Amino acid sequence: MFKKVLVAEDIKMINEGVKIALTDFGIKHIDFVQYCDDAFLKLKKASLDNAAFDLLITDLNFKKDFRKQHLKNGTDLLRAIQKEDFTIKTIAFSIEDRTEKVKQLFDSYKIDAYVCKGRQDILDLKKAITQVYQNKIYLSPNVDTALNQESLQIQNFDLELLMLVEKGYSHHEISTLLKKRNLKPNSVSAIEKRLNNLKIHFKAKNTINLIAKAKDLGII
Amino acid sequence: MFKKVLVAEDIKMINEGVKIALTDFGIKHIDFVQYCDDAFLKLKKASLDNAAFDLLITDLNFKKDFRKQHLKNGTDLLRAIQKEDFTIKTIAFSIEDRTEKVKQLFDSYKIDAYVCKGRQDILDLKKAITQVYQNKIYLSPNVDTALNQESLQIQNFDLELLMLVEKGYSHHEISTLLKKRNLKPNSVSAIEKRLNNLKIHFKAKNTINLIAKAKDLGII
DNA sequence: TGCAGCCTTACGGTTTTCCGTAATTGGGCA
DNA sequence: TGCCCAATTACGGAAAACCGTAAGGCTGCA
Repeated sequence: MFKKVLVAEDIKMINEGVKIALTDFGIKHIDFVQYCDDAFLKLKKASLDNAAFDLLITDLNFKKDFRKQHLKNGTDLLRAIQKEDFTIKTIAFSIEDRTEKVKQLFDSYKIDAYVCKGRQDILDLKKAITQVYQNKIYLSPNVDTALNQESLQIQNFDLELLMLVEKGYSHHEISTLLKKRNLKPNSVSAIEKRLNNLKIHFKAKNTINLIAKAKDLGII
Repeated sequence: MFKKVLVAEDIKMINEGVKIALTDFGIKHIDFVQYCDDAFLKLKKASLDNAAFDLLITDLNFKKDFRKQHLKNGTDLLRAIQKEDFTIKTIAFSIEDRTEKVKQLFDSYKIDAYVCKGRQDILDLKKAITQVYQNKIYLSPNVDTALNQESLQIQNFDLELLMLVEKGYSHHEISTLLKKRNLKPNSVSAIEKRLNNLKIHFKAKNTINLIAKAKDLGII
């Protein structure tokens, strides 16, 4: 069974529940953090010390407070982890039950399991841990259709683009920003084409409607 | 201290945390329910049996599932309780931290405390229980301005407008729609002027950013 | 090497949005 | 009635978004 587990979750109450699930497996080394930046630093440090964590259980939504955070939510954390090339297994654990979002996490961030907070969550989390330990993936029953449903593969580029559009940048500004970051494609044309495809996919009337739908679906 | 407490909360994990907080007070009679309809029935029955509960701790958001519910969320439950004239004390316990909503609960449903799920929630819930037992009200620190603060006035027209824009209608289409409904103002100019004011108010870069912010704030 | 196919970029015309200015309307009031 | 003020509407030029077409560039393959 997993030896060293990190739990990133800002709700104290829920940490109590997670503790119960983990100790039932006899896992003794459990670290709890309430901020994503702390989570990342702990993982990084453990890795450098040759004492890496072998499982991360992370919430997706974290409350903002006075502590300014670089990684603002679980998605940011998972993205950062992927860039680092840790060998750690990851379980996302959230109230979120929109399948688009769940699919995105598996596709883009290679999570190993998705557990939905809810009436069965302690049981689900235990199942997830068991499966992930056997190198399988796991999804809570209420979102288990997420991976079957065929949908346009939403690339990281698309997400990046949608987030820039959401922030109010013009196509031209976005093009400039992408060039600065050496990301391709970065022409205004390419941006418009991608946005068009996304509009078709989400059946959006215009860009405003596209952003609204993307937010409703939780993909940005 | 309270003798008989009912907890309405659908997330199993959180129930574990609440259990910890309550047993620390030596409260022995704690009932847990995962649906609002069940909560109401339990309260009703206990009252008729002359063994009423003296405290309710309820979440606001409950997940929908196959069980069809009459009371769909905590707000519905609190409303139902108020109509019944129970003498029970009530603590709302939610992830929600928008002061507008919190204020509404105190004003309309006469709750005794509002506790925010988060980094301090076990401590906060304990404080709330202590205060409420002494017939005081309590709010978690991060929403304690809810009752003082006058919230800004956003007209119904503005909401209507934002929702039409969100749906992807052009200014011209919105103008036509408003005319059909005999709502004024309805000119393209007026629409643009209102949107401009909203953009200034919400510090939005453009209309897309405005809609994104309005959605983030939960006003549409 | 040469070609096909796909992705990316460039460009121009049309539509929509943006924004300032000016005209019009309607209500309150002497 | 006549005037003022504020809200609403109209309009026009500039900017941005939208959309189709065409050119450029890269990769795989014969």
